[in-house]
Amino acid sequence: MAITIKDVAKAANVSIATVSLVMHNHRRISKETKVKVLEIIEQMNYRPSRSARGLVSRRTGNIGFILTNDHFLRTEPFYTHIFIGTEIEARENDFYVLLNTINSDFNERDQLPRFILDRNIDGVIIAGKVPQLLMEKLSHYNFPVVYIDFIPANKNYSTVLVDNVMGGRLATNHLIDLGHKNIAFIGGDIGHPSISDRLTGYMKAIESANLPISPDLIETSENYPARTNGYNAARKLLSVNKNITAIFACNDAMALGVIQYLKDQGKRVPQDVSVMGFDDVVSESSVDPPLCTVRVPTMEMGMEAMKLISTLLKEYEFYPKKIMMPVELVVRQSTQKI
Amino acid sequence: MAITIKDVAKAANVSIATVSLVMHNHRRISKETKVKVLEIIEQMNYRPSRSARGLVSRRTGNIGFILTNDHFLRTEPFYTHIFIGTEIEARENDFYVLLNTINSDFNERDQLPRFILDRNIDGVIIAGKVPQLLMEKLSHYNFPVVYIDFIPANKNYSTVLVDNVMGGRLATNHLIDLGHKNIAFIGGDIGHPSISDRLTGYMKAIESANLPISPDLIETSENYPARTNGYNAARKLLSVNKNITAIFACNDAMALGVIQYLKDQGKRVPQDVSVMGFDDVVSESSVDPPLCTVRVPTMEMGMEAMKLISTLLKEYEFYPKKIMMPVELVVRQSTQKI
DNA sequence: GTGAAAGCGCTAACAT
DNA sequence: ATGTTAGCGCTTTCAC
Repeated sequence: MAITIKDVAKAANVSIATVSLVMHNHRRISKETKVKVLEIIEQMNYRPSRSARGLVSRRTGNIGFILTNDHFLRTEPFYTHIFIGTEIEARENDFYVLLNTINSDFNERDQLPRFILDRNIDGVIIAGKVPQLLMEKLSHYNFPVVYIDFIPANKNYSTVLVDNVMGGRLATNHLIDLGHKNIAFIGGDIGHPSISDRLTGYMKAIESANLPISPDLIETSENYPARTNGYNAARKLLSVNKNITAIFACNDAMALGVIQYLKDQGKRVPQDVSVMGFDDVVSESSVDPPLCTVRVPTMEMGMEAMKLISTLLKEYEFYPKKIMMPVELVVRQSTQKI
Repeated sequence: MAITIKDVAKAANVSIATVSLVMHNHRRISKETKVKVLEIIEQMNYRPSRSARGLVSRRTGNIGFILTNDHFLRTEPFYTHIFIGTEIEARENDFYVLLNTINSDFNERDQLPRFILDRNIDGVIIAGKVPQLLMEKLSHYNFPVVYIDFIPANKNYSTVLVDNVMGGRLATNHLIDLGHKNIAFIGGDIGHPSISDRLTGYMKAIESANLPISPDLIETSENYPARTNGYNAARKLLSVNKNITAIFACNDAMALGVIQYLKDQGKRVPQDVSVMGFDDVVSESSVDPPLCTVRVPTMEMGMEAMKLISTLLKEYEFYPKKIMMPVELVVRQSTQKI
């Protein structure tokens, strides 16, 4: 049998009300009793029951985390890191995180995540792109929602975003600084804001350096930014334009495909062509050469989202906030001076 | 304000006790009232409060899931799949899963997972190898524990295991069936039961086929089964033994390293050397050629573990059970007839 | 500054 | 077969 507030009260010779007030740091409690009670709590290793608390406070102390299953299960640990970030921050705020994946083709017949129906959460964090329908259904419930790496159509939400434009600039400027003039951009799923922002960053950097923005340097016809698509994009691009000395791929997966294609063509990376990725989700040892990329602070994004929702919940601040997370250039051996 | 049992009782013109009994499928309830009450529950979309239930039943309805952070964060989604499996099965059993990663060097100063200290779970699932100390500390609490893919020193636990010996046989027999005579085994961290079992399966298959078991066909000196170690192991092996026509790596990561080494040596896979992996965690498109391997039913393992713990909890069956999960040969293009 | 007591939503023993 | 009620552990109002 676990220790209850009664046991603590008895041991401390006070009422259970006093114990409760001490735990909530109430100011009307004298210093002495406070110290005494806290000591006993520590000593008896007392932990309040979440069920009892939840019952009276109408709070579960849980936060729901929703993403699509293909996001969660994809090889690169992008969303896994975000999830861990929420978990770590949850510890500080005394929340628990419940994860629920949904189908990426979420439709009318699909149930909302169980924790919504059960009302077993106080708020929701949604990571990555999710179907419009989910958001609509969700809006019938009154839970605060924070989005990560996704801008919902209805902008009236708090979000944690990546500064993709800045990342695109950083990557491109790095190649420019290395002396490259013919710098290509390879993208997939260019309709996705994150990807098009990276292209924007690329273009801004190219313009700032007074280099030409040429259509035969930009290949964005692939519909998904995966490895094989990177391979194909590189083939399309390089069979047309022979002058390219540097390629900025919109993410690491595509960059791997690009490197593969170059190798298959007998070209050396970075001696013949420099290659940059984006996201920093490829472990250093798994590519040769180690991939130069832009780091996205995934874990920190999860943490920020949890902080946000925690504030929303504790301070009843329901107006939306946007947090833009900075990115960072990670120089590795897949790029070099021309 | 959410619907409560009172609202349902009032609407159905019965007492709250009756509603409760209906929900628990008690036999002393007449068919008519049962139907009526269920209808109203459906209609009002009533969901019982977990907090209230938990308070009286002394059950939280949560299951804790523990693994080390390097397991969770590693690139291959092995443990991610297992986790999802527990989540999916949890839905059937009306549990929620709380994830908590721990440091792989968990020591005296580290806290146990928060859900243990908080007593916010009814049972624990542990996946993969965890430090001995964690298990010891955990044993002071009276939670039922189920292990996945790990055999704790104290065998008195329920576990869900992979039939690695069978997998080793399947892989090796596949190569034998293709006509190979000089089949090598590459392993890392050979002290780990999963890995040594795969070697055992290899040896059994080789013996059964009346082929010789030769030390210059077996390379297990690497201390970790990762890609670069596979590369190195292949180098050691092939620089000594030139006759090898097939290599069975103890997992997919090492197999990737092996393929890399062979390519770097100008050998073709599978024309010159056939390569097999184990685990099936490498997405088909990310290797050339697609890797022939042994599939481990990761998601199903998570599901089985959750079923196990659910049974433990609901039927008070506390004697340990072992579940051995079958594996499956996955033929792809990295192997061929000699 | 501290205590008594009501009540959160539910289960289960007991009453009818 | 159904209803009444005590009580699970806690927060919070109100009294002292």
